[in-house]
Amino acid sequence: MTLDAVARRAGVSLATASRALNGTTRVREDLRSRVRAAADQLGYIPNAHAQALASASSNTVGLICHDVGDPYFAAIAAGVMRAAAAKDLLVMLASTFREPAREIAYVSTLRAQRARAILLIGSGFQDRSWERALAAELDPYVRAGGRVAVVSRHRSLRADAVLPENHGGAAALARALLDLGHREFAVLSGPPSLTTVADRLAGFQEELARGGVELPPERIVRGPFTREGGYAAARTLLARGNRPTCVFAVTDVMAVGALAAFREQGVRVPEDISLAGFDDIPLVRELSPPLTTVALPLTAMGEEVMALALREPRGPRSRVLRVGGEVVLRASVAPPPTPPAAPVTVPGGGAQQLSASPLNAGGTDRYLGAPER
Amino acid sequence: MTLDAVARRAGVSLATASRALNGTTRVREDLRSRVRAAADQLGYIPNAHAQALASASSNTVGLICHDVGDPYFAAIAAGVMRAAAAKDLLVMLASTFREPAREIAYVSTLRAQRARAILLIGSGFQDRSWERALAAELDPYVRAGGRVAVVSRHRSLRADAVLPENHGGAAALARALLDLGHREFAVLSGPPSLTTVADRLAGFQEELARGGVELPPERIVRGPFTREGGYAAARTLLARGNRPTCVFAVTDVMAVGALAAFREQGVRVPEDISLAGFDDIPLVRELSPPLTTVALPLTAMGEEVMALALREPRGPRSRVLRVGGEVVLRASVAPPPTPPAAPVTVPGGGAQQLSASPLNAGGTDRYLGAPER
DNA sequence: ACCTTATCAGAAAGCGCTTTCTGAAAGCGT
DNA sequence: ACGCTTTCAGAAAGCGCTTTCTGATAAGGT
Repeated sequence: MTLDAVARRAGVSLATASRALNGTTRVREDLRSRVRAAADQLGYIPNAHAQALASASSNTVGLICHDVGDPYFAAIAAGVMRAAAAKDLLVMLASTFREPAREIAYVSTLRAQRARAILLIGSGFQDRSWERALAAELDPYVRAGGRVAVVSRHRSLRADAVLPENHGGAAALARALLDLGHREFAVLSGPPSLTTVADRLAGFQEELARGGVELPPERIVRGPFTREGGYAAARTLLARGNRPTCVFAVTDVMAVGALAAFREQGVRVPEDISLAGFDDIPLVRELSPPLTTVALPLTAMGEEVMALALREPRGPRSRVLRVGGEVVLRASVAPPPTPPAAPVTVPGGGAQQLSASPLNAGGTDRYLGAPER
Repeated sequence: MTLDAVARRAGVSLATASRALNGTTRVREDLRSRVRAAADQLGYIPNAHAQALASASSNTVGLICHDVGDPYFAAIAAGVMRAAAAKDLLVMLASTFREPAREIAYVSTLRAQRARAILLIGSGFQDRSWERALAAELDPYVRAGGRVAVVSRHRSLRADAVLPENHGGAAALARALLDLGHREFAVLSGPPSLTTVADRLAGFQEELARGGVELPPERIVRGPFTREGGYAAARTLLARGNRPTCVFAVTDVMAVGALAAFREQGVRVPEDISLAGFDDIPLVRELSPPLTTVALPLTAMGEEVMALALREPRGPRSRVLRVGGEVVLRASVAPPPTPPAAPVTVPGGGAQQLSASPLNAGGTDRYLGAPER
């Protein structure tokens, strides 16, 4: 069914039919309803490709993330979907499976689709050459009027951005853990190629240093950003001996894997080791034990990034929205099994008195404000 | 940059440029490379809309689900994405937020986009009029050559389908729980409008009846398919008094909510009440306690539904792939606190001896085969 | 009554491609 | 050397719309 058929049936011209259906110009009411009726009877469905071609615009946006199956991305995607639905936009979803090359290929595909906006969700890559290649692909798109907005990714991409307080959040977490009395830390870290990893690790490490605590290299174990990555990293850590009293997994998903590894090895959390994550993805509150983490408003971030992308007029410079970074203390952390001889006071926050382990077994979360910076 | 510009730069005709880039026909090698070079230099990106319009075909598929943020859908979507990436298809994602009207509107949108296939993920609605409206929208699409494939939805839609063993899985679960000695059950059920709910509830209830156990209506509490729905349903159940010894939540997500409600009310799982779910979404294995559930291969289901949609040639009749339904016993279920006076043997399976509560605290899952049917 | 201005329908020109159709050139058999 | 087929490039006709441009008609001003 083409618009031409509808027009003929309604006894009007093609142009009038188009105008009647789209409401771009005034059309006499009787003609409009005749066109509507004809379209209904014929079950007319416009051809979006023809529309896009003729009008040189589309109602689609592209969403590129590393893995929709990951709860972190799923939660953000949900926010994007909600915002898109409100604006009558169709979302084209791309999953890169964490391969930079795929990411660039998808940008190209979305450019071909003439997407109104391209949303990049998830950490950028440390490798500058990938980021440069990505920027090169994005640049002509932006110059041609395309909008780009990102979550958790900034280097070398000048685009509107929603940025989690990775550095500050990790620092606040470190301070909270120091305040509990921990001195022996380990970090289950993600791929060194991701900026998010670098930021969280740096924030954590710097705050430890400020508290006079060192994080030896052998206490930093790397692994992919998955449950299995966390599991393997935790196993590696345990195998190395010289156990820390507190482990920070740079994402909740990794923390979940670590929790499984600990359970399997008979290491009790938090009695033997305290464990903390980052992101506050759904469900970690219900873990065994509930996971201490740094909360990010994931769904809201999705809505925000869509809003940034759609913002008119285009600002001269890119807008950055910083979010989250709030520490949520739950039962997975407790004071270390053997407290240090002398409690050390770290700058900026006195030693806090917290309930005995397991912390907050009752189920109520304790929130710590994000650091001012 | 248009193809025309590329052709001119390469000193060939428009037609030759098109053929050189798409490889549809033999083109002399020197011309082909000249065209390629010109395209590269100009940073040519084809216009997918023009391509789709001219060739009357596109490389997109539509994926309609109730909520990408829900781990159940996210896991299936991940499978779809993987399969789509392998076939070089772009996925347009639609989230209905569980409103039937939205679902129909999205089908219409995807038709306008000339999607190669439309994938519907998630339960259908009991309300026949919605299903009829949906079928009416889908029908001309299929007649026009579109492909439709579904997960978990069948009534009145003749389409290829991946169907979870809702009925059989719930029955197998019921039997396992009966075998543990439970006689007092409750079900946290979803919206009565969803077929998935009806199937799981029926399977569970029928198997209970076969074991001589009745499920009184006041022990069936309805709520939305969300964590909050499960939470509220569990609260309602507890408020009614006359506590069961075992609760079946028709989805894992609801079970998670129930778990939170129980914890909050000081009801211990599994010591006071056993709890089981359905789906085996990621993370429920790590809950406190790990959740007994009926496992579904979610990601594989996503890959399968895509494969069904792409299958050539179109079979004369729709193909149905039944999956899952395997009971996974974890620590959230245990024998009832006060065992019945006389152990009752249910047909088809003797009373099983299972370890004392909490069951499988060690962390190893026990799998029960799906029933033969 | 006449000219100007506003309103709205129709004709037609694309949007950027694919693909059929046409024709030139080359290869081959006899 | 001739006509045959085969190979491959170019011309041109759309694909189904939107949108400018044009023109007809009605309304309003003097």
